[in-house]
Amino acid sequence: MTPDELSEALSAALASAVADGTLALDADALPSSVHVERPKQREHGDWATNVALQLAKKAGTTPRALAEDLAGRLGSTPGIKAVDVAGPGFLNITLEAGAAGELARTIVEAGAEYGRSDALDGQVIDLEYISANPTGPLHIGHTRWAALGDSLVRILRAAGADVTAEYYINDAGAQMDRFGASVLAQIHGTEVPEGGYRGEYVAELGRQVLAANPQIVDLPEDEAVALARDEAYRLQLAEIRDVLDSFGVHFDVWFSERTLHDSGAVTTAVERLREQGHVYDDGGAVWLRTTDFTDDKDRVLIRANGEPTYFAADAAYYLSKKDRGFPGKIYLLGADHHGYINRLKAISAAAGDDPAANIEILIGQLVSVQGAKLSKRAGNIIELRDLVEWIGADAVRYSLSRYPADTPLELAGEEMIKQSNDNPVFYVQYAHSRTCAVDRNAADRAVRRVLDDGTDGFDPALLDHPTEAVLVGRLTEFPRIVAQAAELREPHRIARYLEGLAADYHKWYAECRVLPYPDEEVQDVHRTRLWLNDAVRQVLANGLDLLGVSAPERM
RNA sequence: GCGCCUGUAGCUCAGUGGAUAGAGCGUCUGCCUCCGGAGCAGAAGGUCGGGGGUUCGAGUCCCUCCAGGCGCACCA
Repeated sequence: MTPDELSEALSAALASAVADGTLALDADALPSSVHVERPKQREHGDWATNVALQLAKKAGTTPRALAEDLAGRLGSTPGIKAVDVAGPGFLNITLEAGAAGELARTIVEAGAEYGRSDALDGQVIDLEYISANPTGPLHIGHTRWAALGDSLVRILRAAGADVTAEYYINDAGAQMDRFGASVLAQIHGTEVPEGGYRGEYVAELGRQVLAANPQIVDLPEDEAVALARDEAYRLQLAEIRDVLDSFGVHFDVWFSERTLHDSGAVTTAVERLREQGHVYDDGGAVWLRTTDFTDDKDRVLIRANGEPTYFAADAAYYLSKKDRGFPGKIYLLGADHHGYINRLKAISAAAGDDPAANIEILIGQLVSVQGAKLSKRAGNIIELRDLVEWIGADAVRYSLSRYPADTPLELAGEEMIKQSNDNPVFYVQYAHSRTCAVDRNAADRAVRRVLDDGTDGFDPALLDHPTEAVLVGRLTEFPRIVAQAAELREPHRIARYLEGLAADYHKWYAECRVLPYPDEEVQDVHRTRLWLNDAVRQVLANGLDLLGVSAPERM
């Protein structure tokens, strides 16, 4: 029996109580679905609901009286072993072991599909994340968005959404020229210009640019800067793509800001917004009246000197996403960008969209290392590449995915490396590799889920140990957890769930042997437990995949 | 000054109005004669930042104060 089926049974009980006049409520005053949840305390049964507490007052009765009545109506439902009324009026429901354990077979047969849902079916979404400037390597700050963004893509897809992962390359503007000048300065061995980029990577880029373009030293200054800029940009972008690849993060679209300028899309965007009636001229500049919406001041699109602002490119980029057919646009941004929320929503509204439905801005808090702020220009960066090399992609991804994005994260500098062995990712991965070890040993002992005669030897009623009720209950929750993580855009819920599942599995493993002892015959209890073992293996693998973390067969 | 985020165990953090507030790490005590000890069982450790309020019920919602982070450009 699944929680959905249980919920329906409760709805039916409520409806019958209304029908025979026991419950003095209109049928349409009943909740559309009854919420059931896993109680924290094991002795409170497999599932619990507070529906009696919520309805009693409206019906002019007491929660306990209503709960008692519902308990009576539910008692004879097939698959339900016991219904108890507890505390102020909770209904605690215990399922028959067989009814609950059937899930193990369902999961094994569903395989990688278990956990997927249609919760977000039909939604077409563009999810933009990282979008770091191509003027330096990705550092630990970007790494958080890389891990969260990619996991979110996977989770949204598992919930049925059609998602395109997109990286916006800020390859236009004065910063690129400063970048080129900085690289050129390294080539010439001169001082890094004011506001330029520093760090060993700039020197390395200089060496590579010089090696491939020895003629650069003879070019006029402006041509040399342009060449250094374009060559270093190409190298740096390739480096970013390469390191993301090694991190298991892949984008469907790499979108160049420069193409917006070169194609005239920025100019067109300003015109389109003007047609919508939200653009005006003042002081020689062109403004978007973002205060028509939720912004606290208007924003400049075209400066008095004729140059478009970064904001104008943002508007053009938004229109591009709209034109390319994405009703849903999710931006995953760092907290240092939260000042843009209102103006981005204003762009959406000014373009004729509904900001509440067409744009969603997720703000993630920044990562700090022992209080030190990380600055590219200061050169004190911890690079993603180094992190992966030190503690491994799995451990980095997992430890950044197990916290909500809006939690400010403080990582302990040197501790991080030695911390790797204590990372909860190994606890979860170990549980998975343990299920695989059981499978290997089962094969050696000729314990199989399906017998030679075609019967499967699966008897869920044999899963009657307390740790099995807990474990099966946890497996039941997985699809809801995935759907919830998708709807709330919170990948960390997957990680926390997996930690709980791994704990339940380890406890079960310590209490219930899957394989027979050497002098023992293979019986259905062993085969049935193997089904459960493999169901856990499948859910661990499915969950880890949603986080972009590997599920090793051996460690 | 204004806005957004955060404040929960020694540390890093879970907990989208429910019952006795949890996990990992750290500390202490047990458990490998049989499926992997990267594990299990147990102990210690909390005025959920302070104060009001709403509710049958508040770590969770509202108000207020305190503390920390981030942001308030014709920069990108």
